[in-house]
Amino acid sequence: MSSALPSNALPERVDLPGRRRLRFAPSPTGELHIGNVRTALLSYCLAGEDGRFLVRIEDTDRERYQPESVPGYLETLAWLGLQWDEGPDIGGPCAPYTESERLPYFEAAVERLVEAGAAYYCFCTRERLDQLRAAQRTAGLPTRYDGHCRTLTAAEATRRRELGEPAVVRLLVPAGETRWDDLVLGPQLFDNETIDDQVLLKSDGFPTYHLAQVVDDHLMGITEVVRAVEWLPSTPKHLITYAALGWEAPRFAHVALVLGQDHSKLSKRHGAQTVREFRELGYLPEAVVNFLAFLGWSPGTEEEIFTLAELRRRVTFDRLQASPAVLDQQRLDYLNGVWIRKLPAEQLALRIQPFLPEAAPEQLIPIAAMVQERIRRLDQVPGLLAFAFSEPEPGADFLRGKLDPREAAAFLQDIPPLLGTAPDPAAEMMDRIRSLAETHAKGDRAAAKKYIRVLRVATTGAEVTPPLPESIALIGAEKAGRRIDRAIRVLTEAA
RNA sequence: GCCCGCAUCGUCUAGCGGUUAGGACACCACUCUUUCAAGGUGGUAACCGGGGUUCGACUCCCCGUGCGGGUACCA
Repeated sequence: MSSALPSNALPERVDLPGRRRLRFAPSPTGELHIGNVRTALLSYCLAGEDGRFLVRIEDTDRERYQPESVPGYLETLAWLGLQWDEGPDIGGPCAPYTESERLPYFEAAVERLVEAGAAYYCFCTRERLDQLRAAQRTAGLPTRYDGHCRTLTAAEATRRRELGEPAVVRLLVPAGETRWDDLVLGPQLFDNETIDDQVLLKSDGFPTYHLAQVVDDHLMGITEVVRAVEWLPSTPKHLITYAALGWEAPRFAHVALVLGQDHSKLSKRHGAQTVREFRELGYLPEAVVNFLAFLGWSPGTEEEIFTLAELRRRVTFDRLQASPAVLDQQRLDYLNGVWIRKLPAEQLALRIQPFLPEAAPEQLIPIAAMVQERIRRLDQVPGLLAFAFSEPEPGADFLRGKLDPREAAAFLQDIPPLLGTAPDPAAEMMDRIRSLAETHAKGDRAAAKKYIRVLRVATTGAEVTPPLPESIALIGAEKAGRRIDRAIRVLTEAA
């Protein structure tokens, strides 16, 4: 509770920048999930170019709190390009942006609610609550607090608190019904009978997110709250709290969940799920953003490749989808390939570097050029280029393929003179190799391919590689020559 | 149990009463080609079921079913 904020003061909300103000309020309990990031992306986009996107840290659960996850969250958002206008690191007109530093606001709000009779102290024990719920369940009733402490007098509550009895503060849900027009789901109606007297302030003095979200969203001037449907049932509680505090509620947009391939909620067994994992697999932020945007949104046209900036201009509430989406990694792979091919070679080289630390700096741009249209993920680069960074030793049978070993060796004998002629354009080198192969194949073009294959295997040890001239250039003419010599030796011995 | 949400090809989606139900991924052919890719061409593939409403339902309403979420002093 170390805070510079004045105690028990609930400030008036001031004029805040931005036509729209949307926030992303993650709870620091580990790593950002792909689903979390999608709502962050949506919020960022929906704020629009003339709006503000803020990040707030919802660290009200002291048991699950992992302080070291905050820098990771910010780094992830930055990696994706979701630049925030206000946040815990950069501050802003509503600082602080970390809820644990805003306790006085929540205390003040609670005081106001209790005084207004909209909330009350509750001393019920865990055991009593458990029994209550079990009984309600067997009776076929909604499980909810029975209002046992609702009738406590203020004096009684104060006395028990002063005696040190643990207490929480609960929202007093009035009779009636609660409705709102959801920006994604349309008109919503909840019978207040089914809404629980939610705990707003825990016995440790921290607010639950129900209180924290309401107070902070109001104080921070949030205009639209974008969150996953898992929050839908708690929205009435929030609306009741806003009303009790005399505040106008923001508009709500509940977006559908992202599901795993088996249609269940995304979890560990679905493979990659945190943004860090996708990043380590070699996905580009451009592709992740593009992909995520289409989980629950579409432009209504047949366009499908969008930059983040374009998305920010195009994404609107009325085109958000209400049905859940299954994460299809094959489609992500495809989009990633598209984005890899869009990158200038120098840019791609920079992105490849971490995946290929053994490459010399001057090799990276040629490498980028030769892998650009053959990879869908950056982590495929080392495999594709293994021949350049290790010494392959193909055996005679593999080398000769369907050729007579003597004929294969004879063809390879004629290659070295072609290698020294660099810096030839790749196309010219390939022309010479091809015509040489055709000569050995006596004009049979199909047979010529078998000779070219021998050269490929001899120099790279693999049947599938990037184009030969580029591959040989990467290996280096000298080293390629040695590999050819070795292959000739192996083939001759086998003959 | 109780409350709530969703429902078009395998997947992401377009559609907002009258369409040969469109696109993309994946898949299959063919093509291009030094291998692999990338590219090009073509193809297979969908309105969950039943009732209404309507001259006419993928589109609107109801029921069912399925899937999902919530039901905490977690978010």
